[in-house]
Amino acid sequence: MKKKTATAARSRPVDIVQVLRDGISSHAIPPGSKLQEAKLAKDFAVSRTRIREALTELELRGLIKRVPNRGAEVARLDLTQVFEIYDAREALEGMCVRLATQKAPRETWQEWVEQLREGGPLEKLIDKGDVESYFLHYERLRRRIIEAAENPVLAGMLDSILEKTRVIMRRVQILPGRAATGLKEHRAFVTAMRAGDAERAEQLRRENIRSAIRTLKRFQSFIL
Amino acid sequence: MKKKTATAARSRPVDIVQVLRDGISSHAIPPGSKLQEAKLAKDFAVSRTRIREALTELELRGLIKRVPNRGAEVARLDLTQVFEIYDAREALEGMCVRLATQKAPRETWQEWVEQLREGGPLEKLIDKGDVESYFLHYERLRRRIIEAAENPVLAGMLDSILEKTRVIMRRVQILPGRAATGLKEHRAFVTAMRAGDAERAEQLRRENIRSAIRTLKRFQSFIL
DNA sequence: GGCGCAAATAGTGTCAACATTTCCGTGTAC
DNA sequence: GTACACGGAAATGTTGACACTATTTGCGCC
Repeated sequence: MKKKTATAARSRPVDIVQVLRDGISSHAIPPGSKLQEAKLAKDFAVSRTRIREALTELELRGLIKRVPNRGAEVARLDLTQVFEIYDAREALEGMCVRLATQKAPRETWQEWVEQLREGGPLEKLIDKGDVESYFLHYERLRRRIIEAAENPVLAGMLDSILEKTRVIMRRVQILPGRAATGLKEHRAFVTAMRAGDAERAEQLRRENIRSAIRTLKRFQSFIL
Repeated sequence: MKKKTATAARSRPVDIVQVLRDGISSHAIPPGSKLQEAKLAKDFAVSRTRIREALTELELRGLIKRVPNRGAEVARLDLTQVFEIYDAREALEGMCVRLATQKAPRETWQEWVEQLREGGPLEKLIDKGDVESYFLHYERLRRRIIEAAENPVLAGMLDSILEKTRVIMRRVQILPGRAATGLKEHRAFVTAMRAGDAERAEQLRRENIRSAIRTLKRFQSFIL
C-alpha cells in the first residue's frame, strides 16, 4: 500500500468501506499493511473524519487491527483463526443447504446436477486444469444456495467470514486433488438437494467442508 | 427515552456502546426509540464524534437503524427476523455443543448431569414455578459450553444474535410447559456430552432449539 | 375552515483546525 | 562505543463550527 490505488478517485461517500473491504479481502492490500488516515483521506479526496468512520467499520468487521494512538493495519489471520472460521462456516453453510432444500422447488437444482454430473462440463474444466473457472462456478452455486435459503442473518454472517478467508479458499482449491474431490462432494450434496432430502444434503455439505479442512490441515505449511 | 438514564454520567470513552447495548437488548430503551446524537452527547458528557462512532457500531450490530439525515432509532424486529435468528442459532449452538464435547474432558459435564437429573435441583426449581432462576442456570450452562468450544468466532456470532433476542428468549421460557420441556431436552444433550458423544449431543441440542422454535410459533401472538 | 407553499427550525453529515501521543534521530555523558 | 535523554516530526484523537437535508410552522389563498 504505497501509492493510491488507481481507481480510488471516487468521491462518493458510501463505498469507501466497500473499496477497502474488497482490497483487503482480495489481498490487493496485503495483511500487515499500515493504513494511514491522512493518506487515505487524500486518496479518496475526502476528510479524515469519513476515513475514520470507515476504519471503525472495518475494525468491527475484524478486517483491520487498531491500536490507540498508533494507527491501523490490515489484520493477519493465523491458522488458528482460519480453523475457527471454517468450523463456523461448516455450521452456517450446512444450515443454508438445509433451508435452501426445504424452501426452493426441487427443480431449482436440476441444472447444477447436470453441470456437476460425471463427465459433465465442470468435471471437464477440472480435467483441463482450469481450477479457476471451476471455482467461479462453485461460487455461483454457493450464492444461489444462500439466496434460496432466504435468511439474511445467515447470509450476513457468511459474508462477514468469507471476506476474511476468500484468498485462503482459493488457495485450497489449487491443492493437489482438492478440486476433483470437491467436485465429487458437491455433486453428492446437490443430488440430495435435487431429491429434496434436506437432512442428507446438509450432512453431505458439512462433510464437504470438513474434507476441505482436512486438506487444509495437511498442506497448511503451503498456505500460510 | 426522554431523560438521561440515571447512571449515564460515566465519562469513560470505551463503554458508551456497552451501556447502549445493554439498554437496547434489555428493552430498557424500547424498540422504536429515537437516538439523538446531541442528546446522547450531553448525557454521556462526550462529543458527538464519539457518539457517532458508537452509533455506527450499534448499526453494524443491527441494534439500531439509521436513515441518512433522519437519525437513528432502535430496531424493532419482526417475527420473520426472529425465526431467521433462531435458525442461525440452531446451527451455531449445535456446533458449539459438538466442539465443547470434543475439546473438554467428559467429567466437565458431570455437575450439569446431576443438576439436571430427574428429581434434581433444577427440576425442583421449575416445579416451584421459579422459571427465572432456571433461566439463569441455563444461561450459565450456555456460557460454559461456548467457553469450552474455544472458538471466538462462534462466540462472537452467538453474542451478536443473542443481544437481539434476549428478551424473546426469556418470554419463551414462560410459555406453558416450555421450561419443563426444555429441561428434559437439556438433560438429554448434556447426558450425551457427558458420554462424549459429540454427534448425538449436537443433534439433541439442535432438536432442543427447534422445539423452542415450534413453541414460539404456536404462541407467537403472545410474544410480539 | 382547509389546503398548499414558503420560511424557519431542528438534526444529521462534513470538514478543517487544534491537542496529544508516539516514534525517530541527534547529541551528550559516562 | 554504548546508553540515556531530549527534541522535533508525524500520525492519531478530539473538538467546535459550518453545510445540507428533512420536518414543521405559519401565512396567504382558495
